[in-house]
Amino acid sequence: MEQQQISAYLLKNGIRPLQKRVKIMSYLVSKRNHPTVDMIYGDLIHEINGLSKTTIYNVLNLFVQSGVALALNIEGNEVRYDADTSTHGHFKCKICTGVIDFRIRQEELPRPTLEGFRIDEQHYYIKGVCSFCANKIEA
Amino acid sequence: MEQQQISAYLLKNGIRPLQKRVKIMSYLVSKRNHPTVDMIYGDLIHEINGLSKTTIYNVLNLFVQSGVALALNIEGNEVRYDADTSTHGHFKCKICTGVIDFRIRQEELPRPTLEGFRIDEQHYYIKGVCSFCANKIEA
DNA sequence: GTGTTTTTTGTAATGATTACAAAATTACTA
DNA sequence: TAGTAATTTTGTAATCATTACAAAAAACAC
Repeated sequence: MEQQQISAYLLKNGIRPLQKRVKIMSYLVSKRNHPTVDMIYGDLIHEINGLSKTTIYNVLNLFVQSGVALALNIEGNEVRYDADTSTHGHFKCKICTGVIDFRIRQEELPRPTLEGFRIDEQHYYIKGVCSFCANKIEA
Repeated sequence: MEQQQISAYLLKNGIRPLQKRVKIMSYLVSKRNHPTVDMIYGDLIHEINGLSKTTIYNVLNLFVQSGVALALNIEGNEVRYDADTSTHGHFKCKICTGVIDFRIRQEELPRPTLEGFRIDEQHYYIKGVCSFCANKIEA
């Protein structure tokens, strides 16, 4: 996605498309690696002059509140961010620590009987060992 | 569950049933309120003489490693603990911050096609507003 | 009981996140 | 286009949860 499209997308969701916001969203969308704040900072510090980690926190919090990003809480000591807000699950490998998406359709997720409850977000994640790391262990 | 049963349960899972461990597990099992470390500490400090918060961290980490408790990561800034290790989902209310269980059968959870992956844990949680808080908002 | 191992404790260290006020940027208007 | 007001970013300091670590206490073995 180009910067123009990202700007329009942010604007449509009530976010003024300022330079750093666009770059951060652009990073999330192109990388799709469910980064932590530190990963984003480490990568973008070279690209954006005078970027502060506080800004990344500010912008990501804004993104989550505005619904253009999800905060993933898989491990207690790290929050990861995902610009894909459609229904999907996450797998976290205990060995390489990477997080990957897996497709699930909305209808596949069990709909518990929660009478009178308002459901805002559904999260489904799996922990284990990915195939790449599993092969390395065997070998 | 009585202390005797808890002791036997811990022992069966390779955990020496020391006094404080039994009391902490007993608390988890009887309350079923998915407490944070602070909640446990606040409640048990009156009951157990000279209890340290570090001990609670130690014991809970041991419980999770031994498989007699789950660490729930629903919100990025808090870890909650659950002595119910069977398959079930969690609902967190944004208003009252409470976490409640909902029943789901293992077979209901979608099984994504993750060829060669080893699955250790499956987590499904929902965020929203519980019926009690929803009623209060309406009124 | 005495000595050894394990557990608990308490303080200090760490690491992620937020608060806050100053500086910089952006938007608005004449 | 310059000046002004509002918003955003920055950087440091504060906060909060969690872990490290060594000493004290408890549990265990003989």
